[in-house]
Amino acid sequence: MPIRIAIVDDRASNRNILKDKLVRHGHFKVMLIAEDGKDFLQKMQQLDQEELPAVVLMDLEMPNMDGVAAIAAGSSLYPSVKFVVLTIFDDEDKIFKAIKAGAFGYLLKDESAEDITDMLWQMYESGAGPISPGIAFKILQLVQNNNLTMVGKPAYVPQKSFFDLTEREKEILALLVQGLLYKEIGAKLNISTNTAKKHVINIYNKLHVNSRAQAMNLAYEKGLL
Amino acid sequence: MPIRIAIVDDRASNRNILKDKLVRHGHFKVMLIAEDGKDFLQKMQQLDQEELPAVVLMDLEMPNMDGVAAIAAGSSLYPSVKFVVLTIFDDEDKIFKAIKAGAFGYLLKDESAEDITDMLWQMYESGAGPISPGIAFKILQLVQNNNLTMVGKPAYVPQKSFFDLTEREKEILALLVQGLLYKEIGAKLNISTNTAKKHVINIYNKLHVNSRAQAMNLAYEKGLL
DNA sequence: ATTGTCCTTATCCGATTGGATTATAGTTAT
DNA sequence: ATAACTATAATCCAATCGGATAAGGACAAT
Repeated sequence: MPIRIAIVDDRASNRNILKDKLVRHGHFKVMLIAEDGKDFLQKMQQLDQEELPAVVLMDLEMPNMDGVAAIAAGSSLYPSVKFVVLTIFDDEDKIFKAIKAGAFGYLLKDESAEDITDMLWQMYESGAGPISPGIAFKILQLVQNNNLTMVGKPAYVPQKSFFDLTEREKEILALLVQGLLYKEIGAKLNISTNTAKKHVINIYNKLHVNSRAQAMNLAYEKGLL
Repeated sequence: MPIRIAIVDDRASNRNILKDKLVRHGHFKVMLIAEDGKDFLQKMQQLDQEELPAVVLMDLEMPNMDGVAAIAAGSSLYPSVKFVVLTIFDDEDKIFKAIKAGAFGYLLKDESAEDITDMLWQMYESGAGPISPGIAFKILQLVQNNNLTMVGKPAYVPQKSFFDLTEREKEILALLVQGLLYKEIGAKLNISTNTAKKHVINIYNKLHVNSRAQAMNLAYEKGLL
């Protein structure tokens, strides 16, 4: 049973080359070809249920209605259809918008035609959306650098889970980071200089660091305070 | 020039097989092997700057200190080192935590050894973190299903510095903040230890501070870097 | 009752830092 | 062209820091 495919791209040459590669592979059947988002949605309306494509390969920059808008509309109207972006653009903004619109995969056109058909086929076998390696890494960075909250999960509990400093040690770390001398830490907490120092050494051991500067780096970057 | 690699896994057989595959590939040099997070951080401390691994292959479930904690600590202490998860776990929670901790890539152990070495090599050539296809799709779903906010830089007008450090001084401040010794700063910039020190003293005078810790505070809080 | 953890104090020692000072060469400004 | 600034380099010295080690008391958990 071949995989039913739709192709949406404003450049005729792209459409033809891609269609060629897909049919040559043998496992794909191109059901629909459109040259922009509007065209795509109109042609989709004219299809019967069993003619609906399983996968839509969607370019992004197109006249009339661009790929993001088409995906947003299409993924609502046809929930069973997988929308896979196929474009030359790899900037974070477009990736993000396409995913949010409901993209199931994201492939780059500089991928070889063989790789593209392979990844589409693999998608069919594994059920996972096809994603070009470079794009995958950019998505990872999106997660890394942004405020993403795991639904249902308490979302990132750094100080408890990673390093278990005692309350006293956190207190001393806070002062240490402010640049106080052992002497000053002791004075502030009414303990001896030596005690303050002992705490600091213990903190270093727990954090696996061996200088104040490294401890400060961890404290700042992992929010230990 | 071979890629310097570290392996962290609690199972000896995993470590050995992986090391074998890597050295056989020819482009990798295994610098460090550890059996858990704690062991890893300790051994890292004993390495010189030029012995630091470029890539750390990190298992997730380990005794003493798990991979997420090790990545969290390690990515702060060694910003230049890339941490790549290599595990059998593919549940969203672990993926999410690992990425948030600073993972640069995420590979599954059911990948063939050839694929793993290939992806590592490709990482070296493209600069993008290696990610197993199935994992890439799950990350995409993370973005799709959660509240992610695109943060462009909040601009944060860089105050044109009340403290006008020279370019050289900013350069040295950056290294100073990373916790390098005068000796190491000198080596990195090809100047003498004494010169490095002299610059640091000048910086302190301009910032009106008199310790590394205080300078770090200013640097972090005023965004001098 | 005993183990374990945390907080406290202390000493010794080598390594590192911070301060003061001097000096030369290259660049920029006026 | 001359002054001012910057980057480079060195030495001396006192203070501080990091590491190892020891040990007593408080308190909780078993």
